[in-house]
Amino acid sequence: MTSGTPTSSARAVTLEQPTLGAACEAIADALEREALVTVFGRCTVDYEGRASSTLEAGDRHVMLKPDGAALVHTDEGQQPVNWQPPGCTHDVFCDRAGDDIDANGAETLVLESGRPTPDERLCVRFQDVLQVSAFSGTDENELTLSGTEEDLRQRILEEPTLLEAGFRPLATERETAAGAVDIYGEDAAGRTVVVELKRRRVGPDAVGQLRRYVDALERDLHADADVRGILVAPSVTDRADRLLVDHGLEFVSLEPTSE
Amino acid sequence: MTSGTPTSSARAVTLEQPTLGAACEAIADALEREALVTVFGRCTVDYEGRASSTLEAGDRHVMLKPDGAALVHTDEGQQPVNWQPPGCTHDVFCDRAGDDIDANGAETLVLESGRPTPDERLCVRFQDVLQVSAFSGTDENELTLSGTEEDLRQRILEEPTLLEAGFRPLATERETAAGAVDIYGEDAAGRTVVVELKRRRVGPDAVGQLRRYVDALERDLHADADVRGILVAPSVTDRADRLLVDHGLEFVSLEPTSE
DNA sequence: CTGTCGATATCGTGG
DNA sequence: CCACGATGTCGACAG
Repeated sequence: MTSGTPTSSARAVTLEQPTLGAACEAIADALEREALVTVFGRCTVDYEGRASSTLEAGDRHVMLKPDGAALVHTDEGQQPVNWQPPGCTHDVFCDRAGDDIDANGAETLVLESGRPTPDERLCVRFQDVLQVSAFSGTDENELTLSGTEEDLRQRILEEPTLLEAGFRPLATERETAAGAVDIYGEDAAGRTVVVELKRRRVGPDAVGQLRRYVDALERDLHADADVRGILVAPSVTDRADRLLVDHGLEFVSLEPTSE
Repeated sequence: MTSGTPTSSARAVTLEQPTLGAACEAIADALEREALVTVFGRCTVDYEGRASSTLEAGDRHVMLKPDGAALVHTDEGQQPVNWQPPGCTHDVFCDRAGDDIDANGAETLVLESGRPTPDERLCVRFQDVLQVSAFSGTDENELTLSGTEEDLRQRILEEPTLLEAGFRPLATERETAAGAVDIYGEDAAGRTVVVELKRRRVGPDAVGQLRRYVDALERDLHADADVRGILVAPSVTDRADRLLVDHGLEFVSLEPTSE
């Protein structure tokens, strides 16, 4: 073997236009080996659980992950049309659905994925399978992400004057009766300051959240306490701005990263 | 041809262990034909846009949809580790990245997907491709879903007594300064009632939302107006329940469907 | 485009 | 398990 591209232990096994029986066998084997399985073909999809849904026949791409997740994708949209979260149990079998009017006695390949709590189940029934694949590989590395709310918090803690001159952070995630406050501190005059951080432009919900924290702290610290509430985000919507004014809250424009 | 399974116009074309050049050609051709493309292999992933992220080499499954969506899946999780929304432009090319320390002069296959507003771009760089597939098919049917907030609304409109005896709905989506109210009506005593619907157990946010509607309506209808606010959901959390009591709001337990 | 809100939201963290 | 809040949330719909 010549040196060059490092050899990966990853494998991909593919069946093209398999019979339903061959597809069933291959999928069962791949699930057993904890491979990631994909199936493309014409299918119907039914879901019953937190809600319920049905989807008539169409050509779709199904992915079964070894952690129990299931995804049904059409040729459109970022989101799967149907899915099942991780932790589910996958099952595959061939079924001669004589009773099923739609199937009309023809054999079908059935993928089922379900879990007990909450009780929910996804059933994908293939009339026709064009491809089955089984993938195995390794993925040791984690995603590193920046531009998050956590980055915004670090930015303020490292340079509190970004919020305002004289601001002193005293705690993060300080608990109140209404939940944990992002940053808790004092201003130059010694008044208590509650800071709510948002990584992007915010609407009314964020103002409501800040208001609950301020109210809770004014109670915790006794009635005469004067607590300032500051919302920190790149920008606010008009409605949110009006709510801020109505409730005597403040806004500071700041982004998660300096550029 | 014997009768039996109806013939589908769907097609699936697969390359196993292609050279990077062959993979590139096949992907370019498939994108041209507006097929759904999947690529499995060892790759790094970089994203720059609303935030930014990097992901070191690992074995992953990439899907490029003809509507411009891109998805990068690992063997775990329901959500893609990286993605691009519909409306993006996909591009593929082979690159001898001599400057790139990681690539170490070896040839790589690059998938890029981006859009101008917001300006963001995803770059998947394959060291090794184990499989390339191109899928085409049709999916005319839409998902039918039940157990939604809309179902809960219908349930109450058809049988207002589920909310309380004497309740009369007057409008849905009634506009207020704080946004549109789910159901607007009157109780047996002629008092204005604002109803906020949630299809599942709710926390503090929903109470805040209801409160904003009640406040807005009390202003709209002049100061002495007595407006009742009723939250309708299967159940509420403790904290939300306390907020309801604090703000003089009410709760009715109801699910989106009767069973 | 922006604003607003629902979602089978998902996901992580903490109790 | 439940609760709470962040998310590159995504989507749909209205203005």
